[in-house]
Amino acid sequence: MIKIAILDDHKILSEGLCRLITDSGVGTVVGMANSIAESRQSLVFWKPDVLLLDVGLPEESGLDYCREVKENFPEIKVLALTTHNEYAIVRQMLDNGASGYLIKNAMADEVLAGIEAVAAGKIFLSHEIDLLMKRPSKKNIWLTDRERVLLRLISEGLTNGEIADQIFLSPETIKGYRKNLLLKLGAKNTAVLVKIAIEKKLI
Amino acid sequence: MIKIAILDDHKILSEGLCRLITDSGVGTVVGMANSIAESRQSLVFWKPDVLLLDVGLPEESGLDYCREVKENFPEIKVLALTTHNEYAIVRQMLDNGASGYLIKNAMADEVLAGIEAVAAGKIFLSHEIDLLMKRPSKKNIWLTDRERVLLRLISEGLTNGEIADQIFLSPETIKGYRKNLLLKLGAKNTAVLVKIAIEKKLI
DNA sequence: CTATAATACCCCCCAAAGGGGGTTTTTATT
DNA sequence: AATAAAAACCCCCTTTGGGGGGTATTATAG
Repeated sequence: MIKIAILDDHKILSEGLCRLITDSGVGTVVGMANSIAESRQSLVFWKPDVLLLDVGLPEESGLDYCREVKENFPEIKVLALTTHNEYAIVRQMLDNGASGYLIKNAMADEVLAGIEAVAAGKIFLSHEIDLLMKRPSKKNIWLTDRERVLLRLISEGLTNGEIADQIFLSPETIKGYRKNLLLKLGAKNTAVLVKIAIEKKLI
Repeated sequence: MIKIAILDDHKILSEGLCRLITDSGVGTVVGMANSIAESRQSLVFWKPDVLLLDVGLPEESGLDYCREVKENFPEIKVLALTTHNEYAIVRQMLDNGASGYLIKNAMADEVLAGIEAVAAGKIFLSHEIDLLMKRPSKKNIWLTDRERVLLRLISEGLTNGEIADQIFLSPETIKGYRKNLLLKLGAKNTAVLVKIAIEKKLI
């Protein structure tokens, strides 16, 4: 019997999930949490095989929590459950040790299949996500660490000079990065750059 | 017996909701749709008393669909069900004829209470939302129609000149609006303006 | 050992944005 | 009829951004 824990702030959804899993007989739900703090306290006691983790949690990033869980409990398989179907998010999630990625508009049977697959040590991706990851598209933007930092600072409204002061680089360098970001994301100017950055969950 | 229809693209959630409603005995689920298109076809036959409507649908805006439903079937009470707890969204939803607004992290009993309340002709807001609407805060930004149009065009990267051409106004006028938007939203420059606009769901 | 990518840097030039100050007209609302 | 809010408009001046070029120094993977 697969032991499953659920971490999602949408109580309606987690309750639905719980019923679904229980009714299907695929596994048993050993715990449910509505926040990362709650999960952090209880996970040791629950000892689940699989953790269903919502990436879009409000307070803290589910992304970071995934890494945390894998560091402390490498044996727990993390199955991401989320609304986002953006390349950058999926990529980061898998890099952080997740075993699978389900989008919330998946059908019930896909959820169950996902749980069984990751419990068996496999990697499982929702069909839609699988396509997204396999198709090497220009839309699958991937930035370097530096670029991501710059993007964040730009989106916070800092000017080249201010950014330069903050990370101890020349304003000219910042300018160079800015130009490169515009090019990479195909943005006409800063306004669109910020919009795309948020849409693609790059910041 | 209250007849309920559900429109939400998150199948897991709608299934959970359906079970919840059925089990509670509050009402009967007469139909479920995953997309606006689907709902548009079936709503006439379902004739629900209450429509649970996800505002955050991918293709079309749930906001617009709410108005559409109220125009065609004024007797159907629309109960918005969503992740957003932004003033602007709630405000628009109520303006478009919704009878209530539930956030997805509400507890199960709040959902049932909401359904019963709107079916009885009352206005129902999740506790959190109720507080948000009552507290007249500087954070509850409300823009004029013109300002919202300008904000959208700015976020699409158009310059003052380009906007002027597109909506047949003087570039100086656009400049004035831009300055005013920066002031209203407390943004230092266009980058932050776009970020705030997206965060507060103003565009 | 040698590509390739990432990082950091520089110049010129002009267009666009942002800060400061205004005015007028139209359209609701009292 | 009076008021207020929205909409449209204008000028001056400075800072910042964006287009076009370019180079040097690390890493790191093949």
